[in-house]
Amino acid sequence: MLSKKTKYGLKALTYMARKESKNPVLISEIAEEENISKKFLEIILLQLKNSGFLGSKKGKGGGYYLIREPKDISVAALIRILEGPIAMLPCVSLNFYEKCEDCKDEQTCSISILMMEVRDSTLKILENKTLQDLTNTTLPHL
Amino acid sequence: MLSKKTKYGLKALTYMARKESKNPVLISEIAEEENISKKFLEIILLQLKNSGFLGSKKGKGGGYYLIREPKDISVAALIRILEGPIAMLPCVSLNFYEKCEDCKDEQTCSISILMMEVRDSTLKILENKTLQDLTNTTLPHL
DNA sequence: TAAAAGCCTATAGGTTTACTAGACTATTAA
DNA sequence: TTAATAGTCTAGTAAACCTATAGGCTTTTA
Repeated sequence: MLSKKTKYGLKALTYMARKESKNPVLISEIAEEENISKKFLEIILLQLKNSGFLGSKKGKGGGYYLIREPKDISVAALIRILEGPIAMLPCVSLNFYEKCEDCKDEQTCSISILMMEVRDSTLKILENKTLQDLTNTTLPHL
Repeated sequence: MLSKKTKYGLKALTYMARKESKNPVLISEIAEEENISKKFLEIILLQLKNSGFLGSKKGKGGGYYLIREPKDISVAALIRILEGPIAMLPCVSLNFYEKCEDCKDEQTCSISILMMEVRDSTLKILENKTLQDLTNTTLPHL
């Protein structure tokens, strides 16, 4: 399951991507529109800024803005920043791999082989879906 | 990510399914062979028993045994018992649905639509994979 | 009847989640 | 120049969840 942090992050970015203008968007505006605790959203947007997805402007007329084009930001990348691994087990994670301590042989562990299959099918979707796609209300079926 | 509980549960059941005979298997045997804390495994196997997957026999010569045929137990069913929802968001879970509190309209929420897609592709794999399949060291590619 | 083996209750440290409070700093419009 | 605005940083926290561990109880069978 995704944490609320990740869900809120995706919602906030989608909200920003939907805006026509590139003017900075207020945290408080996003928080209100998307029903997210403002203080919690602060933490999330700050993390996205430190990860290179958002820029910010302080003072009056300030706010957060997208640095990259929505079509160049995959949902998988966002989930990895906000949530961490996408795989169901650390021993099959591509970006957050950890050795399986109890396993005798990871190469022949049928569970990890299965979880690789799940990982690949999930990634196939999430790597190819961008923030641009999320701005549309209805998604085209593959 | 799957919890260790789920991973251990799958490992233990796979171990049992691999046994030729239908004689009860000792918790301590599974714990030792699969490198799982015995006390933790007790809790897990008890839960699987209460869910109707395992039977048990007390006393000398006792242990746990599979009630159903390995080919009739899907991995998805086991994960739902041990872990809970398979979907990435409560609002797209088939078996553990919860309303999205912050969402204005779940029907047109692009994030939930995306997560439905992920859910379906994951379920396609997990529903069709059984304990029988896990007893093989190498899985056939779809 | 004693050993074996599962069953039950309780506990406990650690981590994560989902926030909240409050002060600080930078920016800009008036 | 200053007041208002808006992001930034530090801290803390209650509750839930995870991953066990301890110890005694009950049932069964050799």
